[in-house]
Amino acid sequence: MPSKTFFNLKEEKKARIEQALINEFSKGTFEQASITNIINEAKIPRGSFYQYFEDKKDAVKYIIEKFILMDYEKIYEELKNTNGDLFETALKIYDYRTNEAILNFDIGLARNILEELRKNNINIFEDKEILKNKKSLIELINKDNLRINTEKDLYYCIKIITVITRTVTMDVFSERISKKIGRKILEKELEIIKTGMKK
Amino acid sequence: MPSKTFFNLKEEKKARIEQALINEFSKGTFEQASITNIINEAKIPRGSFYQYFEDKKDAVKYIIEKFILMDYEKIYEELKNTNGDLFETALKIYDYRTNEAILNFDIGLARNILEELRKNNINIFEDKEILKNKKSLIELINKDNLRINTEKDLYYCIKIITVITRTVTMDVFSERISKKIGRKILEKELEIIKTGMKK
DNA sequence: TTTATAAAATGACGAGATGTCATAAGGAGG
DNA sequence: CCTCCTTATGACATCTCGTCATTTTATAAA
Repeated sequence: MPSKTFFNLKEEKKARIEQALINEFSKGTFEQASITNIINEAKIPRGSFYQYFEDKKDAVKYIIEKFILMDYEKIYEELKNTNGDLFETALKIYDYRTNEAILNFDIGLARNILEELRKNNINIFEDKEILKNKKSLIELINKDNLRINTEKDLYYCIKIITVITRTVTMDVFSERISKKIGRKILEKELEIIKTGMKK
Repeated sequence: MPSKTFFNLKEEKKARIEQALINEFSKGTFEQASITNIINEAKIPRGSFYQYFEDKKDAVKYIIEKFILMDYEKIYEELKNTNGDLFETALKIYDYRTNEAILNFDIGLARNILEELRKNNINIFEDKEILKNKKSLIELINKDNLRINTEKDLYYCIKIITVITRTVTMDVFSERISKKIGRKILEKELEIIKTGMKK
């Protein structure tokens, strides 16, 4: 977590640093991001960076958590909107990530964030660390008595849909496929797991 | 690809370098792997490394491709053994990766290899680059007239099963879950996508 | 055997990265 | 004006990677 000093900073300076982080982390992978570039762009001395953040990971995590929370809020909102339809929700989340989300976060950063989510197996349905004072989605689903449209074990269904949706989204972010193609693939895949593969 | 010079090396020296690569790439992520460590362990000068390999990526790719080919051969073998049963095959591949495969490749390397596969979206069912003179699995399935046990679009079925199986395997390799738990999860997930999620 | 040519080996070096630390500068309160 | 606590600062040690001019070894020719 960033230091108290960082949070005490004047808004303007804090914003400058955040923007520099976003820009640098959008350019490439986490490993490629250069602290030197960040401090140059933010116009802060090297020592200050290390007074604000433990290291690069700490800095980047600060940005990432914002995205994760946005994603989390969106998923829950969509689950309610669709009356607990996991498949509709997955498509809505795909649309959200590939359209709205990248209005707030550069596509490069969005890609790296999803990458980080996957790498650390951060599951927004259960991750306590990131969601701290939030409930897990399954807890919320139970609390709100949403009737999810499956008779199978909800935990595994969510796990499967999550990984499928994330994989397609990553393919789009990595520019291996277009947004349009990605959506078609996702629709197709969701249809298959909805009705089952077996003859 | 490694240089001609590398392939001309005496077996003993080549083996020493390969082992150093495997050891170093097993310790952490690709980015963490240090060329300095590799050349120290292999007891070759820095300049030689760069005479053999373009860069770290080139060196590591050389090792990775062996694993990919092993994996590929195994998948096709199992598809034939099970008479085209995608679900049985997925479980067999899981067993193979978590048992036999890591007899040949340290678990750390196996993890990084799978990671690399995913990151670059290397799909052994279609990747031409890696498989060069091999046919894609779908081509082989058609050639051998294997009757796959699904009525849905084979391409998407394979894609789904691949990503599910890989995800669970990665969780095991990353020691987030045990081999035993991983298998139970995979069984459960395969059962769900086999029969479908919908009521 | 000697010479000429090509292939391989070598490690010092430039450029650039991260993280540390001793010191300087601000600001609030007495 | 002095004191104490917080914040700012950039030079530095230490580690990378990738290059390259030079030396060594191997091969072929004379």
